[in-house]
This record gives sequence, C-alpha cells and structure tokens, in this order.
Amino acid sequence: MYALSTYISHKAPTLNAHMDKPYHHGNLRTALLEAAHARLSEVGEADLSLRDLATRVGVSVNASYRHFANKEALLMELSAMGFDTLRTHMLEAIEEVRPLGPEHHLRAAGQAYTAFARQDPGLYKLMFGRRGRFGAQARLLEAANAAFDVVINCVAALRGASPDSAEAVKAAAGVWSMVHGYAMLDIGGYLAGMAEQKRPSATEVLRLLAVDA
Amino acid sequence: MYALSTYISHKAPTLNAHMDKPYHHGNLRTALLEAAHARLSEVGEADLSLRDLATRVGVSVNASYRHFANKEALLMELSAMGFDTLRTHMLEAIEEVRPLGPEHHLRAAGQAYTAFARQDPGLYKLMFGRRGRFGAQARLLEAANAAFDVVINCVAALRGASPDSAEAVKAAAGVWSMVHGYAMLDIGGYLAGMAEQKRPSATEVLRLLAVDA
DNA sequence: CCTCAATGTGTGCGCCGTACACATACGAAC
DNA sequence: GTTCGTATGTGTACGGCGCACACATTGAGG
Repeated sequence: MYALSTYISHKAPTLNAHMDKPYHHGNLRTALLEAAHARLSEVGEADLSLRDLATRVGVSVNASYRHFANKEALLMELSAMGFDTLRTHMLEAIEEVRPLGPEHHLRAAGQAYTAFARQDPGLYKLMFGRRGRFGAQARLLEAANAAFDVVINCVAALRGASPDSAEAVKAAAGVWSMVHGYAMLDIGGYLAGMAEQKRPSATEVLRLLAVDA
Repeated sequence: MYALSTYISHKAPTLNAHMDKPYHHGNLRTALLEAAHARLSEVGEADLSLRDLATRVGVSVNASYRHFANKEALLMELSAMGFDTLRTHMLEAIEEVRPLGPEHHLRAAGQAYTAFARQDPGLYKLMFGRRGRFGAQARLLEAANAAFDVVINCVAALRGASPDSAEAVKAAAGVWSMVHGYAMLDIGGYLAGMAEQKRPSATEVLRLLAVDA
C-alpha cells in the first residue's frame, strides 16, 4: 500500500480527567482517510463500512459525519488523493530518467503507473469505478486531469507537438487507455490465469503502441 | 441494454384457486437474472438489492436462494452471461466482414466490443470489477476466456501465427488491454469531459496499435 | 393416490448508512 | 479568566440490506 500524500497534523488533544481517551480526536478526518485506505487494500470497497472505520479509529460512528457529508464523499476524497499520488509517482519516475529524452519519460511513467495499480489495487479500482456516481465533482475531476496531463506532456514532447493540440491529446488518450486497460486486467486477475510464457509484461504491451508515428 | 443470450422457458404454471398468482413462479431463475440485468443498467451495481429484485419479480426475497447460493452467485452468473453475449457480438461482427481479411476482422471485433460496453455499461463494469471476489469460478473463467479467444484468433490470423503461440497471445493481450481501457475510460465518463475535437474515437485509438508488426 | 424433492413464504438476526438531539471542548472577545 | 459560540464528539433510532431457519405449497414419479 502506497503512502498517500496526506498532511498529518500532530496536534495532541488534551486528556479528559476521568477518561483515558480525549473527547476530541484531533485528526479524525485524516485518520478516517488512512483507515479507509488501509481497509480498502485489505477487504476491498464492497466490504468497507463507516462503522468499522470509526471503531478502528476509536470514535463513534457519527463523528465521521462532521468531516464527510456521507460515505461517498469520503471515498471520493480518497479517490482524489489516489490521483494526486499517482501523478506524483509518475513525475518522480520521469525525473529519474530526465536526461534520456521523451521516449524514456513515457516508458518510465507507464511503469510507475502500472506499479501504482499493482501496489494499491483496491484504491486503483475505486478511482476508476465510481465516476458516474460522483457526478462532476470538481476535486476529483481536477486530480484526475492533473494526472492525465502528465501523460499528455510526455506524448506531446515525444511527437514534437503542443500539449494543447488535439493530436497530442488523442494520442495520450490512447496511451492512457492501453496502460489503464493493462492495469485493470492485471489487478483483476485476468492475466494471472495465463500460462507463464504467454503472460505479457507491461513493457511488452506498451511496446505495441505506435505513439511517435 | 443488450438482450442477454438467456434461454427463456415459457412454461405456464397453474394458478391456485384462491390466488391470482401461482405459488410457483415457473421461471424464477431467468426472471431474477433479467430483473438484475435491467436494474444494473438503471441504478448500477451498488444500488442493486436482492429484495428489490424479488419484489419486482413478484416473489418473496428468500425464493431467490433456491436458485442462487447468494447475491454474489447471481451477479457472477450475470457476468458470465455478459461474456457470452460479448463473444457472440464480436463473432457476428467478424462474420459480416469475413471476406475482407483479418485486419478488418480485428477492427470489427473492436467496434463490437466498445459498442457492447457503451450499450450496457453497468453490466460491463460488473464483468470486470468483481474478479477478485469471485475467486476462480469456472463458469465465469470459461466465459471470459472464450471471449478472449476471439481476440486471440483475430490477432493470430493477422500476424500469421498460431493462436497458441506466446507471440499471438501477448499481442492479443495488448489489444485487449487497449480496447478494454478505452471502453472503461469511455463509460466512466473520463473522455466525456474532453473538448469535442480532442476526444478520441474508438477507431482513432485502435489505430495506435501496431499489431501486425 | 402418495410421497418426496423442488420451490415457494414468514420471521428474525445482525449488519449497514445516516438523521436527529444532545454533550463536550476549544478559542476568541471581553 | 470568564463567557459564549462553534467545532467536534456521543447516543439513540429508523429503515433497508443479505441471509439463516423453520414451515408451506406444489408437481412429478412410484
């Protein structure tokens, strides 16, 4: 499970005289998100309950409603954080091969992408499974677009085109489709059933793309 | 919503003397699957409940447990039927362009594939979202593999390779990744947010594939 | 005609999300 | 430093869910 780029405050709430636990948690919002992230990778979205999260965090169920409108809102925030983290990982991977040129940038981003999905399959499924239900939520939309922009920039550089050009965006959408599809099939277990020597690696699949054409 | 290839028996159960409805439904299994399919495209998987299905079909909740071990089992059967239907549609599309050769076959299959996903997004998401939870369920596994075999055969023919060769299977997995990824992004609404002239069509995306290389 | 397996119903349990009223604690204004 | 409003917590309750268990109805084969 990847660490999400969550700001963690370390405020220490005062203890009540006759209780071993403070009345106020101090970091409930963050704690709930972290617990949700942890549970997501352990049991999956379907078996994730607010009651369970609250209990684990040591708080009554309804306390969470002071920080999230409902369960969906919590999951949406988690999704958005996932996109933030995915973007960061791609950028870091690109930075490591910066001098090697745009082709290596794209390859590095693709590797970082599939690594993220494999490392955090529960979160990854959440990120892409709920769009319809969220509606057009600005926070999520922006996070997803920011991640996509990384791909667009790579592809544009590779083709010597502007990141704003329809050509670059369409090619980038193709790359994204490929990587996303591979990641989904992989973490869904659809590739695991194939014989070892027939199972394609991420690299082999990405090679099929004629991006620079 | 596509019609699923469900066998529908038309046995007419006898009416009870003092009831307008027969005690035995006669086709409960099929009726439940159809109702589930309908609800899936209306409200999505998360809001689909057995109680609701039973009510709509006009039967008590627990009657469904005579036909499915649990909710998961019903959804799994629906998934498998989805793969069956997807395979059929691809085969039919290929048949229509049979004389034009393998490149057209693959293109036709791809179009049929994305059309299926667009037509029945709820079912499509179900088919690919639940693999982990199902475990290795033979029925589902075989249906999915049969659909994948269609792609493998197209790719193998295009490359002049055996459908059993690792080369063909890996290339087919790449094609599947691409098409699947595009379909998921499309029905997830991730492409809809893009400006019209930048939004890639299925054809444009598939063109990026260098399958015959 | 009788019996028994297949297929239905009713009741109940323990979860779930979440609405509502109330309790506690912190921080700013005096 | 007391006061007081607001932020943040708790307790209780409601309806819906999946599902287990006991029982009812039916049709098919001896």
